[in-house]
Amino acid sequence: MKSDVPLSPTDSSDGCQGQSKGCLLGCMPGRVEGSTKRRLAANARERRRMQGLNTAFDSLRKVVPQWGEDKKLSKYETLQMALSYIMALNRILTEAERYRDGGDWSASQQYEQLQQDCQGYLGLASPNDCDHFISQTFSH
DNA sequence: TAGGCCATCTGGTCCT
DNA sequence: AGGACCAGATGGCCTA
Repeated sequence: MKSDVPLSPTDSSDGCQGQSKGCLLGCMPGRVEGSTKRRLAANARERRRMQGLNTAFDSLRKVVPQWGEDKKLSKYETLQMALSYIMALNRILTEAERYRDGGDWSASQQYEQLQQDCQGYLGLASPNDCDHFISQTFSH
């Protein structure tokens, strides 16, 4: 992972990545100094913006179910999982209200419904995965 | 070593 | 004019 953030105009990664990129510093001394400063400031803002975005992704990862603690979800996987998770929770709420209004709903029925939601929305094959999902859901 | 994922730079566009 | 947002390009790191 590339974590070394260029901090100053003298840094080697100041925008001179490869010859095809515009080399803002040193190529046209003097005349472009103003625009160079603006570009570097824009780069810094963009870095901060992306860091904010990544912080938001980390927050999302914390509330989204994840099987196996070993591998961190990618951004794409995090979004897909969040979508499935929200849909599953929405389904659970809808079903719970329906059963509540229609009479009694035993604990075993609730659990079966949860397992069906798991398999349907999250594409899980194994009941163990469903149990894991359910325990995570109610731990939040 | 190829492919996936990511951070960063950059230029364009839109908005205030 | 300057900031926010976006998408493309690029290169580094990691894993199968």
